[in-house]
Amino acid sequence: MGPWIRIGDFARLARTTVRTLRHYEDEGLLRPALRGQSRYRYYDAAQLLTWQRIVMLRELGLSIPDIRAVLTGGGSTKLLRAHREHLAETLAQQANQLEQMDALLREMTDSSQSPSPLPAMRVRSIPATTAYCLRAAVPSLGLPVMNLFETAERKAKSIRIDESPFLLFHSNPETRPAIDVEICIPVDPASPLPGIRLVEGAAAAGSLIYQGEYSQSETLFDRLTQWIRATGSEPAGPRREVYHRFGADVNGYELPARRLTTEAGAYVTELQLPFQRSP
Amino acid sequence: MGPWIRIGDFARLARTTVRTLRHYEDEGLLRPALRGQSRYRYYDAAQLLTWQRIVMLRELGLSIPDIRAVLTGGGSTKLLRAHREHLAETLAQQANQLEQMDALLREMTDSSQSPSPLPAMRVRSIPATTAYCLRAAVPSLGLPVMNLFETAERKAKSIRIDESPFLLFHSNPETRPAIDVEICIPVDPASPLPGIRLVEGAAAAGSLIYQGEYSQSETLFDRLTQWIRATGSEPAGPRREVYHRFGADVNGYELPARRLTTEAGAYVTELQLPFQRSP
DNA sequence: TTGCTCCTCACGTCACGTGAGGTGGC
DNA sequence: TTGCTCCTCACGTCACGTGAGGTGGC
Repeated sequence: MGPWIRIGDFARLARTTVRTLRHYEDEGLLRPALRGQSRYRYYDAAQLLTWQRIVMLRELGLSIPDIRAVLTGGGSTKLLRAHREHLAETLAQQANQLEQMDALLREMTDSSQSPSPLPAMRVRSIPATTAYCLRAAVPSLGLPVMNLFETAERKAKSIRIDESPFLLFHSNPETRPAIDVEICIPVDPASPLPGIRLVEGAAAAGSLIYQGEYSQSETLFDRLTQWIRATGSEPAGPRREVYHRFGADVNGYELPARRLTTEAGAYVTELQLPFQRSP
Repeated sequence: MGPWIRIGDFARLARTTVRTLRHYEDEGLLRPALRGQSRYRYYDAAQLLTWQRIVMLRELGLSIPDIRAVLTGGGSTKLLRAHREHLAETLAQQANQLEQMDALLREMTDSSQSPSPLPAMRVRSIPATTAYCLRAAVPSLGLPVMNLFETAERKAKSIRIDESPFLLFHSNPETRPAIDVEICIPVDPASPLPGIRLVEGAAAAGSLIYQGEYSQSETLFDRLTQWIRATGSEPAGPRREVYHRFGADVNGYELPARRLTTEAGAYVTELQLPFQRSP
């Protein structure tokens, strides 16, 4: 055969770099047709066919081991089909990223403040949690809820685990103007105790963490709702308020948890709002 | 402040790993609120706010330096907007990859052979080339084209560069049944010579390399055309045949090029078909 | 013979994962 | 006091890019 093509010329023909050709040789993808006594690599024009196949597969996003497998795999489409699914998945994720980015830019542009503070809304999943729960209709969110927490923490004391307690807002028109809430104290799922239940999670929820007094919750929940609607989704499932750092300013509140403060300005609270794609 | 949260607990709260928290400290993204005489890192629940912002930006695909810039950037959206464009670009590329992958799988499934050989069709761009060109209507693709090549190579000899010569098929109904072809010999663009012109490139073209006699071209061009149509595009611009390794089996053919063979079975030819999205 | 191309290491990339080997806090 | 958690290196990842320093072919 021949005449032989030196690596530089072959690289120009193939519109790639010398380094890449050497790398693919190391990886066993494209061995030069001739390596004689001199250590020079000599290629053959027919190797452009193999080269073309390699580039095609690389442009489809396959890794080098996968390309090797496909080239020597005798026409099986199994690996290619698996990779197709992978591509479809990442494509959907990318589309989501773009949507989130647009929502963020809208938030920052629409904000009345300038320069607007960077919001911290994001999408997360919520795992299911085993918790000691107390559900009740309360007239307001202040002291009555505090009392429920106190009771619940005391009951769950022996099997409590170090996760943040939270509050579920069950929207229940029948109890209005009272508010239908459920206090949840995470506990060890292995220890049975009356009042324990598995609180279901959510595949996707808007999440927002803020610092300070609870009076902000109302406004922030509204912004969270708007933000979710703006990305083409609808709230689905009860709102949650998760207390990452909270107060012990009621007399007699026996708190086993370790993240406490006495100043309301230091509270750290997470708002969560499960959602689903709008139909 | 306090009470202090140790790195393991903070990692669980933030649903991340200890390693990631240490890494972000190294990168200056999230410094522990306290590092005293002991080398332990102690965090503060309020740092969940910063953490939330970091995760949000990371989930949008920003690099660590970019996240740092956005966090300290005082609410400027410039970097975010730039990244948005980047996301949109890669999204379009991914969509293309998926389309190509589906086309490939169709090809392999529809193929009459089994196991089907891996085709080597792919999309590439064609750069513009300065070439010495000879256009003519020929009755057939055999000897007349050979003669044209011989003439052209001789004329371009002094300024020829080491790139593959090619043939353009201008579809011209007026010349039928003759074929309107143009022979192109790549030359140094700096050297003027009558007959030289800039042959325009193509942003996107289907490309297929094959080995052997030219009689295969017809069939392969058809497959290339089908493949392009199947991905929702239409041929746009003249077909090309690029001769990477070719013959010198006509007497008197003076060939300056270095990639020659005497066996037709060793010819290496690339078919190119520019295309555009169907309207 | 002069250059130009070629050669072989070997480090760098990016955001962490994963040990190795050791010490301090509840 | 025993463990459990914490600590600091430091290598590995993936597909090459980019020198460094040196030798052989037209």
